[in-house]
Amino acid sequence: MATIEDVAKLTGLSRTTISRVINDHPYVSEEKRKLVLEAMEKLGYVPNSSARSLRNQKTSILALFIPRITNPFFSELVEATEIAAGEHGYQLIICQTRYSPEKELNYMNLLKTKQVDGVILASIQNEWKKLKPFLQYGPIVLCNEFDDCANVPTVRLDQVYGGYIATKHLLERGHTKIAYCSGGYRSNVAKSREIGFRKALAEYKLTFDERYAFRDAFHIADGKRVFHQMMALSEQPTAVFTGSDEVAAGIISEALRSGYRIPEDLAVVGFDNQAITELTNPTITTVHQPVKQMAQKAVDIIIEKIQTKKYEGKEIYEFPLQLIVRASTVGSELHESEA
Amino acid sequence: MATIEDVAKLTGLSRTTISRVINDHPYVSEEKRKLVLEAMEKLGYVPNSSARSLRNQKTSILALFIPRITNPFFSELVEATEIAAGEHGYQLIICQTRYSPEKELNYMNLLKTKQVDGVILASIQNEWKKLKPFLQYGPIVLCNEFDDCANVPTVRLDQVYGGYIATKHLLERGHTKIAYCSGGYRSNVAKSREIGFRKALAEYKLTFDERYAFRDAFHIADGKRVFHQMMALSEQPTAVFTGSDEVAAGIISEALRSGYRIPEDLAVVGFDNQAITELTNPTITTVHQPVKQMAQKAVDIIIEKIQTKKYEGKEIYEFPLQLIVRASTVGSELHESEA
DNA sequence: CTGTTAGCGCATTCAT
DNA sequence: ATGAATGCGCTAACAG
Repeated sequence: MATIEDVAKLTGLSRTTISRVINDHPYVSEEKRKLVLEAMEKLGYVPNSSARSLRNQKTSILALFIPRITNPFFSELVEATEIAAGEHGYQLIICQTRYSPEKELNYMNLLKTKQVDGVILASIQNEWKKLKPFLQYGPIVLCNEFDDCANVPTVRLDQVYGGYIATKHLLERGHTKIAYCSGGYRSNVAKSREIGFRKALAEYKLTFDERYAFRDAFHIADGKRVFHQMMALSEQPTAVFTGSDEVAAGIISEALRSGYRIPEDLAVVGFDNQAITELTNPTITTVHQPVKQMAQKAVDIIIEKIQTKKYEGKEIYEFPLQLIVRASTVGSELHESEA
Repeated sequence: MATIEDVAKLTGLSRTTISRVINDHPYVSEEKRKLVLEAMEKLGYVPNSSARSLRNQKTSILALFIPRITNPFFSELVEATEIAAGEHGYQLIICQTRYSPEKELNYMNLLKTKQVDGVILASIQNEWKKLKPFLQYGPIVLCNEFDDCANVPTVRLDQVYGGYIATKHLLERGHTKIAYCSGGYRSNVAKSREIGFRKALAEYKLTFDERYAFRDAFHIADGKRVFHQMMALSEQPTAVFTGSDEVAAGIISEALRSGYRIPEDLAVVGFDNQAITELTNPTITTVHQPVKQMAQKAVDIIIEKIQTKKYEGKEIYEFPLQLIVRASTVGSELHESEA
């Protein structure tokens, strides 16, 4: 493995000069620059990343924390984040916390040991006070998930509004018995949606009914289970708000299998606008989340923080959500997207 | 940021001794070991990763190459690989080639610059001769995708068998006009499945009909398009083999929308056994791929190669595939899994 | 069992 | 415009 020293010897120049051309410094004559470039090519020389990292105190690697990547929402987030990071010359390390506070804390050591230059948290498993101490080692940016206590940049979506427009849509279609279905008690994303859900109910003089609340639904199987739980109630809901398209799809699948009609017997609204919303029959009304924009912004910000070395300070960047009306709420009538 | 030197000073010991306790060396008295541990705790000391990487010529990072992570098959592969890597104390860098040979080659420099200890290729965008030179910098293991020319360990699935059993299933149900639908001309995975497909046809004295072949189907939208292309043929196929559940779902979705019955008018078999196969109506007959086992094996092998520093040499590890029969091929009759 | 010394590969003073 | 010297933080001979 050729080192900078080898290039220096071959060209008869000093390591300093080689380093200068590697880093595009000025004050290197065009003549010698060419000479060096040729020698590097000839030797197949490439700077050693570890050495540069040590010397520059910088790895050009970001860590992205997610619960699990097989959740399509997070897949999309990872895809967009990886691309955005790449555009800035950064690599991306994936950290699947699998909803475990311990795993999350453990991964945070990547920042402490300087294996990464910054951390993007797309989900949060610990109280902020447990995470905060790591701020002394590098920037942390919240993306998607958020925490009111956190004094760091936060890129998020207006989840209150998301819960609101989805619920209002159901209310406008005449539903009064609307079930609420979400994933994660700890998640502020879920809590915000519930606030929007309640706000919409309140506007229609309806109160939140705890019997209609299911806060442990993450996957398709959970949706299937929740469907049966709902139908076992004395007063069955006629509509259900869900926190993910997967859960919505699970509910719909099981409902159809049980002989229910969607949306006539049960209207369903999902969240995320995943590909499956156009595959199921009926297609699924959902809320679109601008994941790519969010990811791009989070990367831009964390790279700025890395450069300025100013890690603390709350900044909120919020992107809007959009209701996408499909057949799971409006049957065969004409349906259109609403803002 | 505390360094090893700080710990040495605080304890009055040498850096060597500190290093010894960090690395669990023998020959450190229990007394001093305690002393050091306390000092490290007090200073919040943690070894600097870059320095260790430089000194040890080892980063404890692996790179995983995939086309794009939003393909559920690759999401699952990433999930399993990240977990397996973590169990060995390795981090995982995601490299999305997006089907671009240039991007792939560019990411390969991670190996050359020693930013990663090894590369797992789950997809291949270049001829092996372009990739092979990187072997001098570290191990490359093929996982899922493969290349007959490649003289490196390969962990793969028996795709010929996969294509065979799926097709045979359709033949056994009386179909003779079976369309073939896959993604990727370059992919040996796709080519192998086609071999299996042809083999099954041959056993039934049928010949492969190029008019029924669609080799550019990756996503849901492609499935929708292919459905219409098939139905525009003078002699419409009565069954279709697809290379992914997403494509199968796209075909089914569009078929139902066009008033076709599945499987009566068109039997469809998918590939991957993704979650959507149980969501659509009808559910999708598919081929299960043991992704977790494959990922686990690939990680085990690459770590062994990193340790032994022997990178060249072909070794093939092959896992079996399994047909999962569902409603998209057998209608409402009793269906069961076959081996 | 412990310390001294050297060096991994690079970028940056500070000279000239 | 170029080079010599220094050190980023750590581990591994080699002594003792």
